[in-house]
Amino acid sequence: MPAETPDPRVRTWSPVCRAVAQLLGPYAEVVLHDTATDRVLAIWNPMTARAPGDRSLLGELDELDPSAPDVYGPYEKLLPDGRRLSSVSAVLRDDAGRPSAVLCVNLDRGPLDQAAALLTNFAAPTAPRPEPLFERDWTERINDVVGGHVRAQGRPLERFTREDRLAVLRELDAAGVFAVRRAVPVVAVALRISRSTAYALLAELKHPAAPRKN
Amino acid sequence: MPAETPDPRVRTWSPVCRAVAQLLGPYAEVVLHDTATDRVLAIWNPMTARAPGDRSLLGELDELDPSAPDVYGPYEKLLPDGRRLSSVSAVLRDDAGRPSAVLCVNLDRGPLDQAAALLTNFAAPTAPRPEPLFERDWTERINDVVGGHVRAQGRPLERFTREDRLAVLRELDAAGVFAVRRAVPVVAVALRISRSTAYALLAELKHPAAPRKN
DNA sequence: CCGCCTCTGGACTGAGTGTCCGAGTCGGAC
DNA sequence: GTCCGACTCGGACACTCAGTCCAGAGGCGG
Repeated sequence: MPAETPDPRVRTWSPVCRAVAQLLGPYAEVVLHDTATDRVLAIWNPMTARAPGDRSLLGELDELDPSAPDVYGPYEKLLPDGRRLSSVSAVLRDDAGRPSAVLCVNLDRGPLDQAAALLTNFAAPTAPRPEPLFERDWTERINDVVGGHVRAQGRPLERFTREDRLAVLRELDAAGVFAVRRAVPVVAVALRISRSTAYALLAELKHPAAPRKN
Repeated sequence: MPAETPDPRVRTWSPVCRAVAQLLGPYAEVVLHDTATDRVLAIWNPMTARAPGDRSLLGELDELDPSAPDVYGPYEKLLPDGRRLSSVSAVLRDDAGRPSAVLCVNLDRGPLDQAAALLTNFAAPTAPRPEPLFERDWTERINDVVGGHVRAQGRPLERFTREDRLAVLRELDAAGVFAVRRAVPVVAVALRISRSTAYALLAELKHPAAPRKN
């Protein structure tokens, strides 16, 4: 993973590159090439010793030809150590539509005895989910959360500040409560605020840029 | 492959999407989501019936938080027909650095798992689903329940009888799924029936006295 | 071919969601 | 006390969504 690369193209494309590199685990390398200088812009999961700044040596795809396709491959590549790769390349264009970089994904097809390990590796971990979501007695969870804040603040509901209420709503939202039908009015009642205010606060949660609307 | 999409984001990202879709062959689908409207912008190699314009249902990867990572996953997803997917998501940003879209790559692990099992040559009745323990979001619960019935009936979804579907809906209802907003259409799609039919069957669940309404 | 049954897409209505605004409240500054 | 800014409130509104209903399109056994 490149450290500090001020090149805007790297900034633009790196999320995709990282995503692909991550999906394919340790068996694929993702390379961003600078077409103009024919050098490596950035590289993820390098399988070879290449580093940013090295020559790209991708003379074959003539991205000069405007009629040429944007996506090449998959084609086979060979590594000095004998490993076989499946590769695809894509011509990436800037807003003006001119080629600005070339993306190459090199997937190690690997010897068969490695295949099992490779494949089972895909079956791995299943990292934590972005969201837990879904609760059956969401009504109780509301009371639970609200009650917790009342106790934590040592204030009765009527004396809650705007920030207190925001905090409660933030927590309820994180708990996925608002994915449930008719939840907002219920929450409003529980918080002893009007439906309007509830929506106003929720809007502020989502767009902190515009704190004041009302 | 989308036909005429004037959206500039699709133009920008489609080469990468096509490259990835092509690399991973028929077993991966690539989806571009519009974060603002929570809808599908474009899709390559669709494994589900989704099309541009459909709701994305990606539960708020909070693109508000600047400290949030740009790349999520790989995490596990379930399809109604029981296939298991490895997925990664990447937040794509415009030149100003603001999130403009989300890229999801969904890789069908089935063939890979199969190959792995074959290669390792060990029986292992395919690991009887490690987790009824975790609380997953309702979308997956739907797929989970539907997939379970498919396996139990030994019939593909298209050959389900009215009673089969009623049973699925009964179970989903008992699980409280229909308390979630917009859940019915999602269930209908998962069950491969129309929205109308879904409601008709649900009505029958609630009023068995009036079996025929339609 | 003919009922019988079920599913389907479309139309339609009411319910629920989210936004906006004018008006009222509160507390602090003057 | 009066003014003012920050906040909340209820009501109005537009829009999406939830359910219902129906006419028509099959599937299927007689």
